Amino acid sequence: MGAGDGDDSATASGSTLGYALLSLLTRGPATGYQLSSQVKAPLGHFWTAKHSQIYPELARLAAAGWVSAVEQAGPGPRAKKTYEITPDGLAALRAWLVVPPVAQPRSEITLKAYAANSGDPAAMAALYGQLAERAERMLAEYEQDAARMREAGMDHPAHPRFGNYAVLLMGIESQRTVRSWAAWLAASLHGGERIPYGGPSGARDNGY
Amino acid sequence: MGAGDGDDSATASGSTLGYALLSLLTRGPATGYQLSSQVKAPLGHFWTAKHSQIYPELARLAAAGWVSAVEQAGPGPRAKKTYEITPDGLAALRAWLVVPPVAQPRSEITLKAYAANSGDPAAMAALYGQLAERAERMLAEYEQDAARMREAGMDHPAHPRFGNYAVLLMGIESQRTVRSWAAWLAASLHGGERIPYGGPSGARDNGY
DNA sequence: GCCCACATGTAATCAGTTACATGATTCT
DNA sequence: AGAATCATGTAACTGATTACATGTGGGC
Repeated sequence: MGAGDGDDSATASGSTLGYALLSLLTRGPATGYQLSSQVKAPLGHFWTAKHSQIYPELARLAAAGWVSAVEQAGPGPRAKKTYEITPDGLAALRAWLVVPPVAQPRSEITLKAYAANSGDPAAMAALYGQLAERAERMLAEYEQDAARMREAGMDHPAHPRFGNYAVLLMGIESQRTVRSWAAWLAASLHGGERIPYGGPSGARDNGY
Repeated sequence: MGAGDGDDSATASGSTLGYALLSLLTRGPATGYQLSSQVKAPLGHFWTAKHSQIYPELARLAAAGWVSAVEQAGPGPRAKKTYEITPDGLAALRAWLVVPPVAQPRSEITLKAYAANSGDPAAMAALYGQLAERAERMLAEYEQDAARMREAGMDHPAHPRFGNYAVLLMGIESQRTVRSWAAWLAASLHGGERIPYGGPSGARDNGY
């Protein structure tokens, strides 16, 4: 089954990666190589893929008629292909968008916290201290990106890249959460005493 | 390869699922069936697995000497096995705990937000309104769980189930974030106008 | 000359889900 | 009598990562 067997008008429910690529292609035509770098920021904060997964998926999308490809003689042994979303692809994307997602997130840092008191308290405190610092750095970076986006008017829902801004806002909130939660956990494990969790708001005054 | 080839003292780096099961077994001995239900709350908010993945993984952990099994004649055609973590297993878990995690989260709701302005604004607003409501309900549930845990003293770092509390706190913060972000997105898409994001705390009015 | 960015693919493996398969005990 | 819970496994498939493979053009 899948694609390429002559029948392209079926229900053909694609993979999540396929829809992610279609979403990227609504920003304009791109090569597989460009998509694999565009999948870095801000989309990559919440969805990533390697080129080895992207190229076969683009071939499936093309076989389903959801993207069209034009070949140019590019560098290297093979032809460079620029992909564009088709009306069928856009329709499929629109149908997928309104299906409520059910997938549950997986978080390794939270999993490690579950086993926190099996580890050495000092080492665990150091680990979560580092994670809080990393979140702090990423937060600063994201805030700058967000400020640039607001200057470009991307915080308006009608802007064609409003989605970039929405994703970045989620990234900012997620990093804020990690920063305060990891700091609370580090302090708790370090002191060995009960510390009430204050939430991300208390740490919010070192703002922008 | 992996386990079962006679050599059990090697570095034998396990899978993330293996460490998740070891973490659960630090709470006490359990059968595969019990583990597959314990992997629901609170751990399941951030890590899940089906029984079809758990049983083979337990066999690998046993082959590596990280867990030991005792068989009792249980219901059904096969023997019921109760697993217990071994000193080797605990040492492996401790080593894994202090390795900084790098895996990036995948979030389908954020991915859909990236393509928000390819969808019908009213339908997208309705979707994110529903997601905000779901987050609200889960938040209320988690808050009750957290209150019960505090009554049981599980908010003290020395409590053997302090990890349960830490994971639940992260769950609460995550739901809070989703609630406010999804509500902001729904309102933005519905009104079609720029709305400053206020953040998850109601006590804040300094928009961007 | 060497490294990097551009550019595309395949093969092998690992992780995870869905479906198949069996059967005892307890509750309604 | 039927459904739910307890209990354990395998097979087929999909999703994702790591490693293999190739080759050009530009900057240092």
